[in-house]
Amino acid sequence: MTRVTIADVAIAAGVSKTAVSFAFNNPERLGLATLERVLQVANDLGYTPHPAARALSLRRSGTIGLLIPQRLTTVFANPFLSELIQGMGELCDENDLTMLLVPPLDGSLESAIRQASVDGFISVGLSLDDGALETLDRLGIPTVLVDSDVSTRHAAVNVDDARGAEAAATHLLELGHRELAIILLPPTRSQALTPTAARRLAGYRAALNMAGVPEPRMISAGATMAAGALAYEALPKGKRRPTGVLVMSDMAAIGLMAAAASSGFSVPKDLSVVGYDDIPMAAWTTPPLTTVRQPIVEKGRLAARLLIQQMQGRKVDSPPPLETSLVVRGSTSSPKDMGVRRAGHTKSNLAKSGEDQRE
Amino acid sequence: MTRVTIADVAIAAGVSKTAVSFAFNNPERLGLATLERVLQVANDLGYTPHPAARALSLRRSGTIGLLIPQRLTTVFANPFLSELIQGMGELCDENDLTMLLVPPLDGSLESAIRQASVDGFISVGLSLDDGALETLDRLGIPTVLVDSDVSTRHAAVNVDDARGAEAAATHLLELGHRELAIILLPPTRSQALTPTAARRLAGYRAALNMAGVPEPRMISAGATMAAGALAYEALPKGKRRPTGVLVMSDMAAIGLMAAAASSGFSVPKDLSVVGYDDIPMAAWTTPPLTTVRQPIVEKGRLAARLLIQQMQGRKVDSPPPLETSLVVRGSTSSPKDMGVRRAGHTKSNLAKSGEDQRE
DNA sequence: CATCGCCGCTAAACCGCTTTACTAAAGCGG
DNA sequence: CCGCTTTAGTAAAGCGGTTTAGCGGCGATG
Repeated sequence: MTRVTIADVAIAAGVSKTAVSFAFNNPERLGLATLERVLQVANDLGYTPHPAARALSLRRSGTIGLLIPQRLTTVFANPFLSELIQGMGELCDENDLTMLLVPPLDGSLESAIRQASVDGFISVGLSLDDGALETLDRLGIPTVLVDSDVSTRHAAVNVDDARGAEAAATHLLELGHRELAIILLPPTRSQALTPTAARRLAGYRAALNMAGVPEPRMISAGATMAAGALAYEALPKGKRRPTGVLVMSDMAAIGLMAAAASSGFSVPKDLSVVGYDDIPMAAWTTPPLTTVRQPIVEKGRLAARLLIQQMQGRKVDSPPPLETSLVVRGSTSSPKDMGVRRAGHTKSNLAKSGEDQRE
Repeated sequence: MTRVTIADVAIAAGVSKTAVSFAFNNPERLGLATLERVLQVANDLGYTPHPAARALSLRRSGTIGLLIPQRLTTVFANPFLSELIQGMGELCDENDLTMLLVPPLDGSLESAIRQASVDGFISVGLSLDDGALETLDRLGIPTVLVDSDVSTRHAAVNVDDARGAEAAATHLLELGHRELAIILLPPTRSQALTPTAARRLAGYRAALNMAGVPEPRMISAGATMAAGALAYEALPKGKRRPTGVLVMSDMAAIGLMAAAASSGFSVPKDLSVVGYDDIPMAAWTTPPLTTVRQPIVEKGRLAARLLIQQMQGRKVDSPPPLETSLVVRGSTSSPKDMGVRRAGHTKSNLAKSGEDQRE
């Protein structure tokens, strides 16, 4: 049993291949009688054009690729990607595009890129000096960068990571915390600090420097609850125990809270925790997680919109970074040996909190 | 600027197209000197084979399709799909496959199927009389069904939905609840009750019939927190207010709990809630959600494994359904006007609780 | 009545790669 | 030096569509 091709239909209907092709793509070029006969025959035979053949001939595949820096198993443990896909999905639905997930092919993103039959790529978390980016250029394939650094060569969608991080750190400082720790996003094969992580770190540091607080302890943790729990174990104990932790992902923050709780420490009484992302789950933990909100769905939507414009030949440039905002919930309070002390500089980024709550 | 093709490389290296092709796919058929020269030239030119052309010629694309019954926006709001993809991802990683998300193309799954250049499909939640299934057959493309009914024509991966549901209902009954409500999974365009929903409902009913409890009120709700909150509003108030709710998805259950809480009702004191799926978030709500666990990641893994075997030409048949188990957490207790009354039939499905905790 | 334009359809080229013959040259034993 | 097997490489035929250029016939036009 072999696939029904356009030639089969042509023979069965007593016309040329061209006529069959026209029947589907250019019906007005055929007489009514022929048109109907061809469609009828095609349907009877169960003909369906071969997608690869079509893509080859048309030089477009109707698919956009989502370039993922890690393995599927890892990356889907974090709701971040789900939300991004939701945003992209709106545009895909509207434009009849499907979406190809492109994780590294045995370790190499570049070889994965080559395999992928897509009309454009949205890459997440790629650093600008990554070889994959050069490969993309060389192929001349439209590309939009999400969570990279700004680039002159490509449209890039970003949020204001640094301001968000600064707001988070300022929040802890205003509550009176001085003994802090930072949980970093994990390094990748090619980079110790992803672009996003670097910007967030810069934001934390800006606030800490301003307050004259020394560089805190830093620990890397993947964006999973398990990794967060592990990070908790790695925190200094005893005298230099931090009273507040700045975590670069909600998932790790939640795992860290869990580990703290099961060690008998209470959040926020013994330990304040601030996350990053504001994934849906963050509002539902005990206590609810104070975190920096970034509009992930909007990010996906915007990236897809830009990519589609680019695929249509329009030249687009990077939009300004989307806003982030601190969402204060229950996982932060003043350190217990300190009383309330909600001091000084009231007019801070804190004011932005809760502004960006649409979505 | 046009794409570099195999012919360009051939000319530049002073050899035939065949030689270039051999250099990549059949290096041992070339002399060492030629081989090296060709590869060098190819690399200099930035040559990369055109994926569609390759797929056409090879009759395989290195991609498997995930057939999704709803729009991307909707379906990724539920962590279910993320977990399924995690499982599938393991196998994709091992076998160098990428994954294409195939949602309905302006409403029609069938036309989406035709567009998709894939070597096989994993479909989720398709009912056996769906036209899409016939399309798949006709194309003769390997297919594995997830969350459908059992079929003789296709391999199908399922969990024991009914037993899980029965355990959930039995749990509420044993706690003393008699006034119940059921929150159904939402209908799709083509079916009022998805196969999964039908099996779960059968499970609930089995338990209720056994206990002689009359058919409870039923309400449909999508697998989102918003839909769950809406469902709460639709519950009967006053005298016939249910004391326990059986919800077919965790997301809806969580939304329902939230709505109850903000109406001033306390879970589980005023209302017991049992979910379904045991998504990661379920353990972290307040109170933690009692729910039926199904091994979603394992489901994805198994489906992908079967599909890959099928793509390799092996004939496979459906494995037995995977086990479900009740996970009792904090969202269920005896109805308050009733005392403890943990009555009668102790030896129930309840015993299975917590058994399937790997993953 | 010759001409023009249009309608309806087809032949053939093309998209870019793989693979099956097939050939020319080289190696080799006798 | 001859016939035979290897070796190294090539020409051409697919894979299954789309599309350009063109062709015969026919009604309208001048």
